[in-house]
Amino acid sequence: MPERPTLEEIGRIAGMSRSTVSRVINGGVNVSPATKKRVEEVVARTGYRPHLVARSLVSNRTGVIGLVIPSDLETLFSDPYFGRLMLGLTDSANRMDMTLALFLFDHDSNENLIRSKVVNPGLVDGVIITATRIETPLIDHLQEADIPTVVVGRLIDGPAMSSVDVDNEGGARQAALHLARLGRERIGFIGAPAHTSAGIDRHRGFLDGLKEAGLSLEGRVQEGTWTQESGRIAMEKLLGDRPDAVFASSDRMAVGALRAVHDAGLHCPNDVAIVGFDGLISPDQTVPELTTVTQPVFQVGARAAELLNAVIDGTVGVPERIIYPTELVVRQSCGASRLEGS
Amino acid sequence: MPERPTLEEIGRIAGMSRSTVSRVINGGVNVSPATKKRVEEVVARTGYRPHLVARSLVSNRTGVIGLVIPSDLETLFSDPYFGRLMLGLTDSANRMDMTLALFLFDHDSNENLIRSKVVNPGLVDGVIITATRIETPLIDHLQEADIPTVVVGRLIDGPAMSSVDVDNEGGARQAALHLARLGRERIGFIGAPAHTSAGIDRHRGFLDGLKEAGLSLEGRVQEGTWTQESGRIAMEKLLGDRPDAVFASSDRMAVGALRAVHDAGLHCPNDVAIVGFDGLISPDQTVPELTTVTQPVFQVGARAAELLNAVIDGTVGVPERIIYPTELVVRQSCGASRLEGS
DNA sequence: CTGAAAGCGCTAACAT
DNA sequence: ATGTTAGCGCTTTCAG
Repeated sequence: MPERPTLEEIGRIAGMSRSTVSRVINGGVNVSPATKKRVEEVVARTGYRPHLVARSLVSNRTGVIGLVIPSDLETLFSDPYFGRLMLGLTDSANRMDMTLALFLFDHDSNENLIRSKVVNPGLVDGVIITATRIETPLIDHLQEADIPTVVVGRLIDGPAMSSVDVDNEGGARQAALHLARLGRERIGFIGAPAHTSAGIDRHRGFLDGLKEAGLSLEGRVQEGTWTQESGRIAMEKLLGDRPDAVFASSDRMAVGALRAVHDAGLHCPNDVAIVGFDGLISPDQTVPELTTVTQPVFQVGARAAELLNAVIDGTVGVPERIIYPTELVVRQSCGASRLEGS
Repeated sequence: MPERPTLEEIGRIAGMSRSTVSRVINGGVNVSPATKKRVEEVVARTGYRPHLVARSLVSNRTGVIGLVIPSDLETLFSDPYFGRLMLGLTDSANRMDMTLALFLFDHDSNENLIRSKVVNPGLVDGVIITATRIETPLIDHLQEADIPTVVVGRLIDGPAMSSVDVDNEGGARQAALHLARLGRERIGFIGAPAHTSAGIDRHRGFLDGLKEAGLSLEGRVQEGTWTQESGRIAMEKLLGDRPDAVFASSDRMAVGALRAVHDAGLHCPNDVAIVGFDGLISPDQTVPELTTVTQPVFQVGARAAELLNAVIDGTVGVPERIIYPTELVVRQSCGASRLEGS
């Protein structure tokens, strides 16, 4: 097996010092075209590649960003959300020539282990952490260790940090207004976990919209756990109150709600309209097609990586907060038979 | 912000050379209990953590393993498979104190970029690559660069490499035998892409089982793309041949098939029985509950990471091939109303 | 049991 | 424009 050549050797072969070779590798400023060409030739011939670790040692940059997801691992990937997020992240990371390291852990798992890896300087240049749950200790450690961090979502409390989020509140508000405009009056709500920022914000937004329309929930409230099954159960309970419309804080829960409606012998949207949130499942997955509030998850991921890069570079000093718009996509489950403005 | 202490400083504070401190950090052999204690105290007080990059430079180990998934990114995470795999990988990686780096790319994406990152020595100690598609160039490069590699699945052709796989063939064979035993005679097949090892092996296994039962496909064959929609379309075509049972090479395609059966006004399992493969969707997601061949994806991931570690350590010299069993789980969609042996 | 010294491969002043 | 030198923080002989 061919031993990997070092800068020194390339220099020897090309008949010059390693510094010159280094200059060529790194942009080739202050080098004569002749030597530059010579070096490039040798590099090509030998298949030389810079040793990233050695480079990191002096540059203090590894080119690795960590993605930290504190979550219930069992259900993590049953939600298409994280997949889309990762896609956006890797896409962006690739473009910036960075690589993504994955740190998944649930509450129980040895947090020290993760911490030692994530916080331990040297491995990652920065961290993107999802606000799926409030891991204050980890956040604090990141802050203490002065590790560039970007939050996807929003820290409910805790230090100010740069973040990328979507307009959960606005989206949920739209949903409420839409339902009200369609003449629904006994509207119910299936919430996402209240320990997540998305859960809180969607709840607040929906209440706001309702109030704006002169309506209120009157106790028609349930909390789910993002899963389809939890949505079904929540809807079952809600059905006792004879709602004519229900907003579920995620599409998966909405699908469960759809199921409950069907199982109860009722019809959606005739008996009860349903609106979801996320826009990550394709319309033809459900009958009727689901009206939902879409959020640009891929873009959030991509932007988070870019923002983190800026934080690492020091381009962004003070915490910056980026919010992507959400959009109500009207399909069949809300019972809007004709076209509707948002 | 507190500057990170180095070994040298710890030594200075503790009143000894950095070598001694280093010894304590790395297991503490050949050090007097007294100094060991002294060092540990200073380390605890200062919050010293070894600089991973510096350590890597001399140890030639980064503790990072790469997960390479060449796939159609749009549909990547719509399949629960990869999520489960990652969970197994990270679980195992955490246990071995390694971290997982993610390299996703579809065919079009700049392969050079990935290659430069994956193959470029120094960043990753080894690579786990999924055989979702045959990326011969990448495989060759890995081989050339002498990078420890473990394949999840099986290389259809290409060099011999350590791999972890499941018994796709055996599982599909079981499915065929089961269907035959239930008295089904006009059996159809929905295949997974023929450029994947799972697609090929499940096909072969199913044919074997059929032959063993004295049956054959007689042209009742379609190929899907793993997706639900492709399964639905495949089933629609198959329905023209009036099959009384169909095996779909993945659960998602089976769900699509279920849908097609329903849309055609037929009943599953009365008119046509359906068996899937994967066992990754929960039974209550479909009506009727899906009979399927389950594979232990989490374990595959976990084992792959362990195997890779062994390859990196040199414990495993010659390519090792590990195969996990699959298991037929009988539920409703195959029409076995009473308990059945496998 | 401990310290001194060398060096991993690279970059970045500082000379020339 | 190019070479020389000095580290980055750590591990690891090699002496003592």
